[in-house]
Amino acid sequence: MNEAPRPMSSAADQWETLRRGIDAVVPEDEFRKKLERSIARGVPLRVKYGIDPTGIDVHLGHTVPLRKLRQFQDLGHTAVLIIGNYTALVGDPSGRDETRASLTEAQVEINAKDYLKQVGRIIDLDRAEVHHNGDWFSKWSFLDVLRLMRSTTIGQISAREDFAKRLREAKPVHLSECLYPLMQGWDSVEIKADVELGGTEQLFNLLVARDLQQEQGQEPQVAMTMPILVGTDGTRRMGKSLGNYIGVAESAEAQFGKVMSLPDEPMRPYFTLLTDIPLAEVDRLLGPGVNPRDAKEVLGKAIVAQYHGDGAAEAAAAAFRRRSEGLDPEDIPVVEITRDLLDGEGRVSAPRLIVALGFESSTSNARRTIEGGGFNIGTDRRVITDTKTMIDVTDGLLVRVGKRKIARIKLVS
RNA sequence: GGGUGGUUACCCAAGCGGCCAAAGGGGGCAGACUGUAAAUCUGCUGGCACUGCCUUCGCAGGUUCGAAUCCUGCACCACCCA
Repeated sequence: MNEAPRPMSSAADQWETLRRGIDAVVPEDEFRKKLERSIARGVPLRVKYGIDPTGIDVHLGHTVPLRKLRQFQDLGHTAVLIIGNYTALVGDPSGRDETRASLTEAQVEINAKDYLKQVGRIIDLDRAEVHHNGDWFSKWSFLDVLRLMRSTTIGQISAREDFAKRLREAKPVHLSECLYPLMQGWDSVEIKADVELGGTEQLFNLLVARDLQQEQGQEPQVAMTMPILVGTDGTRRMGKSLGNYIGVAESAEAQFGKVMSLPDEPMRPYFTLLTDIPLAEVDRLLGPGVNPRDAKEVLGKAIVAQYHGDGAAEAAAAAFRRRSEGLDPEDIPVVEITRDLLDGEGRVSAPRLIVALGFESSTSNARRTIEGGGFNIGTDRRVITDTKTMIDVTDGLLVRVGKRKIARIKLVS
């Protein structure tokens, strides 16, 4: 917290770093003025980023603004994280065409703790300010709420694309949701933000703060928006509910595999937004003469290394290569099978074995997998397609289900 | 307060007395193919002691030989009018 501020580089240099991957800075000239003044006076910018603890998985989509925040930190500015434990109770309607399920206070609190732990992988929390917006909102009286609401109109609020769309389609718009942008804006007043980061769809919310700050006699913040990261499907935004995300807490293998499964098109935004690889190098990697697969491997390693270190990233890449060559992984998990599962001759039916190994949730499922040719055993990979086959279970038997599930059996009594 | 529409499997969504374990799509799983766990194609996608049996269509009752489908009540969601 009290670390000596590192000497600041020039405004031009900082701008060069900060503009990478940026979607928009509104208004840009104000930002550059703030930056120059900050450096001239040696007063760090207060850079705000808010997260609502609505779920527990921080994914790469969230890391886009978080990484930007980290860049600000590394340039000597102050990161101010807002944990939106009160805004989460409302639910941010941004970019959604339906109301968010609202959460209970208790859930939100648990999520918030978990969030910070994950965010700490990107942000230097020791040098950051962390606030919960419940710190102020929980003390508010009804009159305070009224005062806040007076600062805008239905017309202004409903100008927002997502609200307008829902109104057009006769879908519900809750009054509480209209409060969301105001609450987020008020957070900026409370912490006297100079800059606020957010995704492009956040622009409306980020600008509401400017009005509120000016009403309170503060210099308005600048909105810096980051592009929305597409998910592993290559088309829709990365999101938990869409199941197309790469979580920062996931294993190195899982992260690497998911990066490799990306279509080719989103590689450039991934490089730009999620790595520090110089843009000239990115151009080379994505240019002619480089196999996109190899470029993707570089990308995967660069991303995984941030969360698991270089060693784990290399290992994940190697394991992936083995798998795509059809080889068994180096570490084959050993699964214990108790003898009483077997019949008098030491055998068990194929579907039951698969369930006992935990590879399928039901024997019906296991049957289907077997019938589809997804089950083979032994070093010779004997494929079994008859669900009635009795498997001779011996110690050390290799069992594979699909491409990714493999186990070496250990017989225990 | 009044009216209308809705609640179906992981999600969306069809079905409106038997041919329904329930169309179609998404997602997922498996197979083929491939630079890839991409794309494409194919199959599967409630459970089990699996040519059969059992449990599912908001909840609880009822009508019927037979209900996801009809009736009654309840709960929840939404829209419209006030």
